[in-house]
Amino acid sequence: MKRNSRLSLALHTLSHMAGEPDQMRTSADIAAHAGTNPVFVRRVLGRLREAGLLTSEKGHAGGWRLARAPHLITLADVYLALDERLVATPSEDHPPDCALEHALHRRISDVMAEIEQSLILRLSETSLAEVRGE
Amino acid sequence: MKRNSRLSLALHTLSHMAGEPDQMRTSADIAAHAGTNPVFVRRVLGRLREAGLLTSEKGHAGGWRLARAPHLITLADVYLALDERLVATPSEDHPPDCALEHALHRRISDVMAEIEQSLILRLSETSLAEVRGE
DNA sequence: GACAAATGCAACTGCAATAGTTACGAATAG
DNA sequence: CTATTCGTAACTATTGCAGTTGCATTTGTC
Repeated sequence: MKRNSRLSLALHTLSHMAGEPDQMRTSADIAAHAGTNPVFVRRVLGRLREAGLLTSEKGHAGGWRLARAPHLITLADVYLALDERLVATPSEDHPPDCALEHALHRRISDVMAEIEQSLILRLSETSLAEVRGE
Repeated sequence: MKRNSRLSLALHTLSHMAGEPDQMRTSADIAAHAGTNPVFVRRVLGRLREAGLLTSEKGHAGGWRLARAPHLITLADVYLALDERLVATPSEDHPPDCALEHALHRRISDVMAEIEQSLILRLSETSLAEVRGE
């Protein structure tokens, strides 16, 4: 896998789970289906669990399951749970010794924040159930 | 410098140039002001030249200058000249052996393309002259 | 209770992308 | 002719992401 694979993995996995919400899936199974490794799966799904989208159970017959009904989970929920931002805002590292640079940074940041919000709004219009064409 | 510094450097530099459009600047001067190195400056500004935003001259008294008036260069021009995308679209590497994954990818790609367009539209509303408060 | 199967987590490795560095050729003004 | 500047290639350093290994912990089954 390459880039932005956290979001890809998360969406892919949750979409499958939405098909049979009661089935328990192990990180090994999920990794095999997604072409990645179980540790990475646990790392990503762990974040979704913290966000309340999934539950996990340890031990024999343990695994992962949706925490709510598929139509109550939107793509925006998933996007926000992994707090990577697909809309990159250039970070200002050094103190803004240059006034022009500061003004620029503010303007760009404002635009990016606005764009990010419209992305989230757009993603929130689609639920996991809808992704499956249901 | 760290990330997305191509765009930061480009915008910062062009904004300064917009103040005195006739002044010739060397990559060394620009690098010193921006806290980076001359080679990186030439690499970035080279792309802006290819896009027709800048001109460069070699030799003694050479350097860089805007190719057109500041109010005729928008932030979108700069963004598009460096073809890095601030809006990341997850790339589908492996063949879509899974129909669900394919559908997901399409949906996300559509949304991201739409978001990218609105970003460009938004950036095109501001020119270099306007960034300077002119 | 012993064992197997699963998550949770930490440490390390490998790889790719980005920027910094060095070096040198080509063009140009003085 | 010389100094200055761009143009470019090659290498290095750093960083972030994912893969890998290893082990503790939990839990169901025998």
